[in-house]
Amino acid sequence: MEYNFREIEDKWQRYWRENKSYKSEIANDKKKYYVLDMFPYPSGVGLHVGHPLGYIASDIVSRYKKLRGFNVLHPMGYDAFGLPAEQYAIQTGQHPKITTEQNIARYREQLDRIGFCFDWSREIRTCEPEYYKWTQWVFIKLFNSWFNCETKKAESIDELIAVFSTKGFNCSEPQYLTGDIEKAVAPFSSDEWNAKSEMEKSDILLNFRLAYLSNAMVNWCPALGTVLANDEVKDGVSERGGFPVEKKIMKQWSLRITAYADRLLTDLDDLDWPDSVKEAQRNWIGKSEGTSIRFEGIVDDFNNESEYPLSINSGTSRNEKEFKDHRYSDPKSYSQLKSFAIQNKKNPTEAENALWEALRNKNTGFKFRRQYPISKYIPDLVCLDPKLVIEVDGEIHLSKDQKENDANKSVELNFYGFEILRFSNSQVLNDIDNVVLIITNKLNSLKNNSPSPLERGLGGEARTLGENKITNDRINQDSSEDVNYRHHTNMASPQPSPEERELNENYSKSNSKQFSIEVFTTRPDTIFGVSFVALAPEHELVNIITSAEYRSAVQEYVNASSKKSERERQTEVKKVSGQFTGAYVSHPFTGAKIPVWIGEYVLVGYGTGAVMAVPGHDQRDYLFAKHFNLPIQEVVRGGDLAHEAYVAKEGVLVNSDFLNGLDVKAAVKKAIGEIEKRGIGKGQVNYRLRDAAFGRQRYWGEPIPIFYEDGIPKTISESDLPLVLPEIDKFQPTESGEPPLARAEDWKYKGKFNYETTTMPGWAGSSWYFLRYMDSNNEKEFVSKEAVNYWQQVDFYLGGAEHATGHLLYVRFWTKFLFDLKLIPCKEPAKKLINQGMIQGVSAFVYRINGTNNFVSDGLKNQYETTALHVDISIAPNHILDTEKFKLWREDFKNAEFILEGDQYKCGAEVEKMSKSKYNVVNPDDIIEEYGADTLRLYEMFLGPLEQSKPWSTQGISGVHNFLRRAWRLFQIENGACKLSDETPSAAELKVLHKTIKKVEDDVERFSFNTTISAFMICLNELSDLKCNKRQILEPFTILLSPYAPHFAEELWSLLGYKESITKANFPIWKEEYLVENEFEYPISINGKVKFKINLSLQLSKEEVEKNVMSSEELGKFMQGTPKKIIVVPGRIVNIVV
RNA sequence: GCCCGGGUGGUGGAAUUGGUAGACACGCAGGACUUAAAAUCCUGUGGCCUUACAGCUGUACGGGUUCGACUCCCGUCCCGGGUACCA
Repeated sequence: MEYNFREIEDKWQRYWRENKSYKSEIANDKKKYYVLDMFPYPSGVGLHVGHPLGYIASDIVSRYKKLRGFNVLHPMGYDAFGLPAEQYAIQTGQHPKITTEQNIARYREQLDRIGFCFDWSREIRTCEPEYYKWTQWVFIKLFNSWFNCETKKAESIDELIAVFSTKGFNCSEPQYLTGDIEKAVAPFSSDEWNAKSEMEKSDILLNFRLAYLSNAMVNWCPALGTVLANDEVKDGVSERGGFPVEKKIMKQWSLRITAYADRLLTDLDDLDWPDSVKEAQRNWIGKSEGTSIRFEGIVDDFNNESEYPLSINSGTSRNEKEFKDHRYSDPKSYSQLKSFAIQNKKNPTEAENALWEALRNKNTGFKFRRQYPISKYIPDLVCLDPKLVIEVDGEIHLSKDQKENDANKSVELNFYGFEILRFSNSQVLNDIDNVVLIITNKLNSLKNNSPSPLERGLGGEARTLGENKITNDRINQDSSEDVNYRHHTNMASPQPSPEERELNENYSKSNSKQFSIEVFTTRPDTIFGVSFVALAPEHELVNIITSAEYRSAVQEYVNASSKKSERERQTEVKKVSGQFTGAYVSHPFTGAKIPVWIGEYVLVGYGTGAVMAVPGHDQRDYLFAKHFNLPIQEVVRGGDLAHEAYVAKEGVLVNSDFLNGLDVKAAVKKAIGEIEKRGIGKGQVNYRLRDAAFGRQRYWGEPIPIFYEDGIPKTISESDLPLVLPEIDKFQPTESGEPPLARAEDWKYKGKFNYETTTMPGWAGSSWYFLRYMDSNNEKEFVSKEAVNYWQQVDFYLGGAEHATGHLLYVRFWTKFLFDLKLIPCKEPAKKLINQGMIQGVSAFVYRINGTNNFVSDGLKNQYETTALHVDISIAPNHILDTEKFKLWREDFKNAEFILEGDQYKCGAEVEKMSKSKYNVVNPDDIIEEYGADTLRLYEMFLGPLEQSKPWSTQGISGVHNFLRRAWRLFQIENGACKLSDETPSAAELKVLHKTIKKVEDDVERFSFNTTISAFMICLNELSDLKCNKRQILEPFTILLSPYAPHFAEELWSLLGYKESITKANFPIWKEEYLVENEFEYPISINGKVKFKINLSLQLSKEEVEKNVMSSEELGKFMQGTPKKIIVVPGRIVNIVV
């Protein structure tokens, strides 16, 4: 009977399904083993041959562990929230849920055909409320926790509140010792805390919560209409879709992963994960230990007060500069204008005042200024970004003269890029809501049409923040009218208000140049080599310290750098640019005058946004100094400063006062000591890791379980979970630019409070899913104590290397958090991790001669001007094009003509990622159709080491298919039974079997599946040579094979007479006694080169072996005389040195 | 640039601790069976030289350590992945 894979595979797949063969349950008397695959995002394309690679490997491990008596958990599910389904919904209107379900159905069908032993009763889908209820639940836990820096653990926020209300807060206490708290929250006493408003308390607590809302610099992707996490951005474009990404300040939900930076780093050491992943995470966390050092500004360089403040607006339009020039071009008229403005502001009309108040309170998301001079006009209200002037007119505007005047004004304001909206007094007073709506809509449409303005934050000032209602609410509170403008109002104002007086003080403070710059350095030892201090262009001090002389140059530089997109900045890396500010600081030890520069190479987001530049020992500082001709001082001996900086952390200090003669290590220590002693800085640790943006302006994700009461974010009650994604009619953002969820109008908590309208990012659901599988149908808990205590953590986790710094960092973070809350017993999600390699596709190309419909074969293409086009690999088997099929393939190729090579059209070939658009996708279904699932499984494993990437090719698939057919024949099947001998096997047969058992066991334990398949083939070859037909040999062989070719093995097992599934069998045990060799054919080498071989007993001692070799006949052929030395390695080799 | 992998026949790859390089498979060549083909089976297959025996050479390249190196060390080149002015 022939091997009929179709029949066999159908039969057993049905059997496994009907008997629930792979259902797993807690069994306290059995050891557990948890095998997890990274679950797939069900895309519309379906599975290609690359997907199953990892699943096959993990399936083999699962089945093997089952045979070894382990209670195996091997679940599967779907990461079902995501952008593609939503993009499809936007284009077609089809609900993402439907798309997702269809895709899942197809995935399931394909997965089932490969014969996996997944326990489908535990299936999860991250997009289902039963699942995301618990994702939301974890979010609430994060919101209600803070990170205690002393215990290094997450703790309840209620405990913190209790401390605040009894002891107050002081940032120098050890539990708060983290970089940012100090700057964000001022110390307060318990009385002060208790006196604070609810809003103030909420604001303060947000600085502690692990899930928090803050103004953050985010990666904004306009094309996707959403923010992205750092790991979702590659080279300045979105990872999905490749759309440009820009930096933007936004009110944004974030998770405080940085609190866990140190634990995420140190716990890596104990993980059995690939070095590359661990290394990538180390770099991503980017810990650097160093020192902060304060440089005091030099006051004696005081220049006259600069006439105009530096505008903090970074312009983007071509009118901007003209606007500025014009605005200030005539000081005389300017001061006149100014005094008008001040008077107007002091005496606003009733309507002006009403509109001003309404705009401030209505969360428009835009910032307005009152009585702001532009050119020679003072409009009532101005929004600078986007540019809009709002005029509230009294009746006087109805006169003819005034109409003309208004027209002129419009022309001029338009020139400066402003649009104008006019309202009458009565309109404003009677229908204020409508007026505000008109203004908001106008601003939104202006904003969406204009090239996206770059909104770099400067000195913490927040402007024109996004579409989020809450955001604006909160921003309007801390953003006031134009600060710079008010400096001037003060000059003309006879009696400044208290508010104005305060601003005035700030202003004069900045002009007296009492400032200090704090830098962060990992090389405090090189402090005597400092030749300048460099600030990031966005550094808050830039505005304050720049001297009048350099003001315009600095302004220009700051503007130029703020205009650059993230991408431009990245591509310009290594180009030296910078600008002197005119300011100086003094060296903390020598008192030397050190110039302060600004340079793009200094990043505002890292450290303090300022560096002490030591050109002798930092390559970037070196290039900067060379370019601007600044001094380069050697302070560590060892390099050649004529050519490059000496950056190595070894050598002896020179030119360094009290550090002279020390080596770098000692000098670092001493310098830190001295710095701390003088109170000018302290040891500090910085991380590159940023907090993770957690809100997406998207529909197809978990709703964030937050509502707003009086603008204060609060979590919904746990008993109200899940917060179900509301149905909406369209999936686009709203007309005013809010996230799609804002379309759900009746969607309110307790019928009155607005919900948060952003949703969670794609990685939320995958950050804890390994726990849910342990108890996926539990309605009461995210996972029961019993389940999690039994299954603990993943023993073997398999997935793509692309998740190294995204998913794998987030899942570790959530695991540690849940561990801190004592909800789970393990602090890491997975003990062992392996990355499977990618299977690439081999694309085929045809070459169209430009401007014609003629196609030239690969070898002749250089004779023409051609364009390469992807062609579907199914119509070009072995890269020979089927020209008739090609003509039918696409309408425009109907009349194609071909220039052949010989009588064939040869296609070009290239290895690329497997993708639908490249027409190089190989579908596993086709392989299964032709060869069967077992052949596919064996072949994918036989292709090479699991971790290695390789192009798909079916060359060689016949090898493994043949193996199965030959193995089948060995079992001598006739009339539905194996005709095997019950005789006792020979020693040779036993040796073959036990050698194979040992090899298969060793290999699977080290995840080397390709060599296991070879071992099977060798075993089969040897058994065939021995003409073995012994049941005692072939039964264990079947068990060995069953994890790899399960259908095949099940069928043979039943033909051997067993009624139970082979999965219930025991893995055979190899016995040393069958493997012992008596003789070994020693290779005899002379000077390391093997010359001949001698058969000798393995029982012989070294000396006896040597004697045997030396007396052998053959030796004479290769050497004469006495050898210098003889090395005998028993059981290995003999080497003779002559 | 830096960090982590990797480079072995015509091809995929093997060599687990420094001990016979090229297992296993594909492909190719020759043969058996067959009227023929398919299927199956057998033999050969790194390169050079040779009728053969043998010999020489050979794991990206150059050097080193060692009785012995694909394996360890130093330098160079190339490929893949990560990261990107992180002070």
